[in-house]
Amino acid sequence: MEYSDLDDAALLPPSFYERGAACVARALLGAVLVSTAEGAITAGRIVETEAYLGSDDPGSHAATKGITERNSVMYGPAGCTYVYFTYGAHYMLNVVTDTEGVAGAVLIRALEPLVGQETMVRRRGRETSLTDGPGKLAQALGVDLDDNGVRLGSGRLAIYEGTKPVGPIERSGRIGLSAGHDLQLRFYENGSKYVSKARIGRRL
DNA sequence: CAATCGATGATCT
DNA sequence: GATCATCGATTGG
Repeated sequence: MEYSDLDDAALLPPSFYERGAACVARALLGAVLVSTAEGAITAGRIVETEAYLGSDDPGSHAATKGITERNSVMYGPAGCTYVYFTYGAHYMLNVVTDTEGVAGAVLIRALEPLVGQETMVRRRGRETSLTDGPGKLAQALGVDLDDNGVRLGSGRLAIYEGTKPVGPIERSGRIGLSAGHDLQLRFYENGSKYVSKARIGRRL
């Protein structure tokens, strides 16, 4: 048996993502995100996520009626990545959920570094706080717009079945939104020191 | 510690 | 022209 066979066996199947975003967000805690960008392997255990829904969710990029160039990936098939650039500086990594035609995505907000920490340090330009925030982990894993709309496992990114979360899974409002922050769609592994130190509730 | 602020550019109105 | 699913530096207690 080859290593690639083992990898395929542990790769989360498309059916995993063909559910509601909140369900997938919770289920992704403990899974392992792997990047092979620039020929270097970096990986981490997912410890924090947020779900983004369709037109009913005012905080989602799919809140406005209709498909735009940016949000179109959210309406596409489940198990693809949705990457976008914001604040003039940061890439955000999401995974598309729900069936094709229904908008939904899960933002990966924090990882526990497992592999390639030296590469992460080089990309981040610092020794600490490598992956405890969405912009940080994207930089640490070398994620950019080339990864947008790509099927997980077919490009530079893949997500593998992981361990069960060590601590209890907690739920809270989403961070950094001006709308839809009241929905309890943030999930995190309580007790993990790799969860983002968020400015919680900074807006009303 | 906590609170505040500027950077910086794509996207949408 | 305004907004932004952020981050790091700086300021103040």
